[in-house]
Amino acid sequence: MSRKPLSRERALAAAVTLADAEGLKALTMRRLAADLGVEAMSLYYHLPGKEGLLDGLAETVIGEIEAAVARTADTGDWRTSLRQRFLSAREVMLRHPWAPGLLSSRRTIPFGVYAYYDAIVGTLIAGGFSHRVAHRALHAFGSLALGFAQEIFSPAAAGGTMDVEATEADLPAMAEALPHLSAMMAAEAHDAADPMLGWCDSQVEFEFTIDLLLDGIERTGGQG
Amino acid sequence: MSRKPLSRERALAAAVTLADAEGLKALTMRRLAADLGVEAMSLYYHLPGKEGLLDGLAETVIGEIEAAVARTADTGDWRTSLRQRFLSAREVMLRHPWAPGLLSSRRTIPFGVYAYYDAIVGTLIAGGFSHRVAHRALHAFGSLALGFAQEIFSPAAAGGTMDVEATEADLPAMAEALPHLSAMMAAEAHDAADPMLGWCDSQVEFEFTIDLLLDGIERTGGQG
DNA sequence: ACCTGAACACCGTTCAAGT
DNA sequence: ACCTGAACACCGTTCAAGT
Repeated sequence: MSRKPLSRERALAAAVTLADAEGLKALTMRRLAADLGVEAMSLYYHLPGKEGLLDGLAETVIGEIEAAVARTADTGDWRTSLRQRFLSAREVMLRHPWAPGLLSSRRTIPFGVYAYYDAIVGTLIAGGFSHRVAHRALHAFGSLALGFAQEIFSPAAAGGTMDVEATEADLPAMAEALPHLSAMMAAEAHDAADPMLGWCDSQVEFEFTIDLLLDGIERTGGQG
Repeated sequence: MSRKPLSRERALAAAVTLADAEGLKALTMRRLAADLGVEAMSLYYHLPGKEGLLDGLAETVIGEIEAAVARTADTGDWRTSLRQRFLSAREVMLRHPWAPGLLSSRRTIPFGVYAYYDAIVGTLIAGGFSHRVAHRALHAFGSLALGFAQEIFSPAAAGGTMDVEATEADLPAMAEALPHLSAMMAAEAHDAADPMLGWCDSQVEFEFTIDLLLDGIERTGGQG
């Protein structure tokens, strides 16, 4: 089957493929090895255990983001530059729904993440902002800079498949107990198939939040 | 040892205690049972498996937040009302560092979360905002409404203990590779013991981001 | 250098059995 | 009604052994 010898790169690529197809929970050492046509223990020769595998996965994702950012044109404007960057990151996250959960769970931050935020600070400083504003901005951006919003209402990213049967079942009861939320959803009439707030994390809302934050940073007055 | 009979409530309380003390990873069915002076299988009589336990834990945390919010005085002003709410939630999250990770990982949203966001929408509507603005505001707030920011730079919440030895080891090399981040940290001189951005998620930054968002929502003009 | 088999210490969970 | 013991199907991982 697999003529090419096993390697860290081949293992990580297979891990990405597996996670894309079946989620992070399906990514076990034994299963990954099986996908590679090899025994589980062989992986330990190329990777320092499961945690090392996950760290490598995180680095791989950050690398994809950097590559996506590099493909965009540099406008020289800090605002559109950051906006493009965040949207590029988001595209990568949409390709890998497991990535937000993975990045949030890592207790040692991949170096690429530092480099990524370093570039953001560089953009802000070049735009005329103070280090203080840049610092606050980083915190305000949070994970939005990496292309994903909070996952509270988007269970799909949590790992497994997205199941809402239980939620859908008692929607009528919910509507009664949650008057404001129901009224809001009715007024928005977002998407008839949408149970409550699920899957609202669309491009529109992402860009709205980005612009809200960029507006706020701009108004901080650190520029000029 | 334990005279009182086992119950869902007692199991959940013990689970919170265990998670507070040793993190979410230490919370296994067998370990929780041992802490309760009971056999692992006994838990299944009171809880529908591990997932059910975690769902119960999530509900417990939301309940704590609701209780904290209920203890605050209602000012009638939508802005300070939301601000107080978010800060109350944050206090609960600080008591339970594992809670953000738990809430993010749940694929079925606890009902209390819906109720919580329903109250937020109610506050916004009473403040004169449109349903559209309220909807966008919910997305913009994200998990900040539940008292926690993105965990990218705060590994402590990920589950285990916070270890940064590896990161601290090559700080000099990092400083060279990350000029803007280094300059920023030097300028901020946040805390000498702070390695890079870790543990920056202080009260100051949390409130800064909240105010940035509230400012943005206010300026949207949905009020009046 | 690279891969493997058997074994170990853990998981969550089922199921029949105890009281 | 409530709890248990033994057993099963999984994990990640060590370690000595193969080629």
